[in-house]
Amino acid sequence: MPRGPHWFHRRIRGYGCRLTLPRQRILEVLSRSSKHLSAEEISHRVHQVYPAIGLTTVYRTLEMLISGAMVMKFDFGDGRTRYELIKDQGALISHHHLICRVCLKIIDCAEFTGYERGYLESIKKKLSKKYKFEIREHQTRFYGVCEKCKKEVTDYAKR
Amino acid sequence: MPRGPHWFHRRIRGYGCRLTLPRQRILEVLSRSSKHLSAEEISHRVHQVYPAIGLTTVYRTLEMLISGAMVMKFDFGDGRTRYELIKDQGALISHHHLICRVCLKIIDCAEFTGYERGYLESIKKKLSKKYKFEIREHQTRFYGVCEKCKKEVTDYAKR
DNA sequence: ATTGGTAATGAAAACCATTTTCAATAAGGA
DNA sequence: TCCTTATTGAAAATGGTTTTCATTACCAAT
Ligand SMILES: [Mn+2]
Ligand SMILES: [Mn+2]
Ligand SMILES: [Zn+2]
Ligand SMILES: [Zn+2]
Repeated sequence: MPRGPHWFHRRIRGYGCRLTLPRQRILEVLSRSSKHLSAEEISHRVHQVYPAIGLTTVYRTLEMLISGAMVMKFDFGDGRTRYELIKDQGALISHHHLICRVCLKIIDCAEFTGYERGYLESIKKKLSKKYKFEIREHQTRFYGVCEKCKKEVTDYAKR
Repeated sequence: MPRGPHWFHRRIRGYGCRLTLPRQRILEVLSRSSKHLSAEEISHRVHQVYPAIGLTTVYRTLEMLISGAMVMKFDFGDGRTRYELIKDQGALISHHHLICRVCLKIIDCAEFTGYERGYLESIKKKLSKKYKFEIREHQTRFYGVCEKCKKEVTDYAKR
């Protein structure tokens, strides 16, 4: 997969879509920003460099990027959908998160792919056979309490 | 955990909540129905035996049951939140789904808990240490194509 | 370069699941 | 039975996302 600057240009054209200014700006924001942005956050950031952008266009562009497997969509339960640029193919196949129940912070964790592989292949094989279900991707969510929130609870208990 | 009929009565009272008719009816629907119902589906089913029920009450009751760890809430991306009664404690700690990308059907899979345990304990320990994150529960989603939809695609290709 | 067909855009309105408001009701301790 | 107050249901509000539609601007063909 080509990873140079503006690698997504040819990608978009390859899907038969037009390479417009709004789309370029949105992709730039996605590739530069921290992860798991909402449509409104993306719109706000793009607005600083391209004020004419409409929130509608952000939503539409994101859907196009999703159908082109360039962006993933998540709902972590805070009332807004969140989006993340796919940096490498592996992230599309397996993508995992730590989610803090207190502050709703999301931590990406991609590291355990090595050990994971054997385990998951076995599980997938088992499930595929049992349910005759063709598994394409998977993601695990670990819910709990992040370091900061744990500390705050401790501090509170001390008073 | 007590599992007799109406085991949830004492459970609700135990949380200092009143045991009302709407709440009993909602719990009966949840315990009898198929899984992953939306608020509206629950409201509709309760309505058949208790017509006065309001959708608002369904939402409020579900939130109460969630805070009492009797119900789990999921968002599979079809525009409505889905709810499921927790039948056993294990389901709360680890809960897994097969999700069809074509028809959005959800299949519960709880079976691989035995093998899973060793793998996941190791992963959890690793992640907890690395991110100083206290993991309470986890859930895995396997996305793909279900048996029925696979068949339909094949049939379509044959024509 | 210029042109023309049409995909893409943005403002406004519509949509719709969920939440809030508030007066009426009923659970359950005294 | 009485009384306090948690709970309820209808209606209205909320807010993220989608639809509508007239305008704009890609870009392939000229
Ligand atoms: Mn992520
Ligand atoms: Mn389930
Ligand atoms: Zn936190
Ligand atoms: Zn299917």
